[in-house]
Amino acid sequence: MTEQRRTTPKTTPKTTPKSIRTREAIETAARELFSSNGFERTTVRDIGARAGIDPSMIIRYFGSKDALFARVAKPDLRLPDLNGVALSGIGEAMVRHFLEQWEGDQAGRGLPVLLRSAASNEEAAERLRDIFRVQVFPAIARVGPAETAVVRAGLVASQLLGLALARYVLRLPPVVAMPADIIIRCIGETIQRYATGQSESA
Amino acid sequence: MTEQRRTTPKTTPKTTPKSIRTREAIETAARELFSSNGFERTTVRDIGARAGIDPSMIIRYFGSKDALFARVAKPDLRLPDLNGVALSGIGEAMVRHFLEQWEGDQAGRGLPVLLRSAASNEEAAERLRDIFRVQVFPAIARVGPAETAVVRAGLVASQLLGLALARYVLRLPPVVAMPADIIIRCIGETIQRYATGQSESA
DNA sequence: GTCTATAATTCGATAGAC
DNA sequence: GTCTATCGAATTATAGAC
Repeated sequence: MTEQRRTTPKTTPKTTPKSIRTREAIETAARELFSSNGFERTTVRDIGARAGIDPSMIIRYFGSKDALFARVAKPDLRLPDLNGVALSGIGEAMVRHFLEQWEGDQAGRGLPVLLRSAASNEEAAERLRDIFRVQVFPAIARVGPAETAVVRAGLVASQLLGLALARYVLRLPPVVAMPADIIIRCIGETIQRYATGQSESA
Repeated sequence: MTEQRRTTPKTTPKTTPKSIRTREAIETAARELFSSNGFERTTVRDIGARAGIDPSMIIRYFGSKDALFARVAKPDLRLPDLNGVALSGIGEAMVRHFLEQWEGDQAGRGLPVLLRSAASNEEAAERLRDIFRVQVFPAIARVGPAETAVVRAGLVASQLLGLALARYVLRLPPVVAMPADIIIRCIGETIQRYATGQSESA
């Protein structure tokens, strides 16, 4: 029988320079594909092809397709400190922040990745609910009456999610074509009203 | 060789009473499953099981899973005639209309069915863009200055889609728990502003 | 008109050579 | 550390008996 020499034990890849490059290539490709096709329509084979590596490496590095998705679809909204801005400018500040984040270098890293999958994947939807609970709600609670915080946060979420959905996922032509400054002004005004409780909600 | 006697030619099922019942059972089951799970996670087997018929019948009746989806996911927004209501009540009227439609008897027949799939299915997304082009845009164009009609319609779409997404697809707890009258008042005010061009958009 | 059985793909994941 | 080859399960769709 052929003697079996095992120089590299079968473990999780170490953090050698080469491993890191491969791992990052996989994560980048996964983000792009999950973002543009959603979880179900993205196959491990597709990710491997785009990353230029063998599909089996993906399982080796991340264990499973689900684990890779969980690793990649953890957007940090990085909400700005709203205490710093004038109370009257909170709405526009939030919308500007999100537009910059969604269209900047980090594009494909944030909310749209998750949003596309969350519509048909309960696990992704749960992750999205978590994000709004721990990131959006506390921020909104701080800028208005406590007893209406839940409603105010819900209203803000509905408008911001709708903007992201229409502009980046569904790509509705009127919303895609809309200049950033118009969005910031018009939707900012809405967010301002929702967040501070200037609605007739009280 | 065995003689082949063909009493029922291999054609599309006719419109006998029994065929109609089967066809409707398939369509109902498909609407429910596509609506709650999206296109990709809904299998022909699932639809057959829920409809109480054999999965193969679905292909026989509709040709393919895609064709069945196209048949089922054609929501008619049934926008009310906004000419009838006072100009100042347009926003609330629209929101009330959508809430009633989405939560009434026809639930599972309308927008949420398509929305869930459109996030990860380009064909469904295209159908959704069509709906807003031929149903929402004309309605909005009529209630404000023509030169801002595209922007106004886009803003309205972003808020209404966001509401549907948060409440029926992602099921964000604060938005799910929100009473209808609060939604109609708060979001109605926003739609009013968007639709009539009272924003600082000009 | 309905069902059984299965063809034809495609997927995620694994084993093992190098 | 990477790849070839493949398994086992799941899918859509078809063929044919009844």
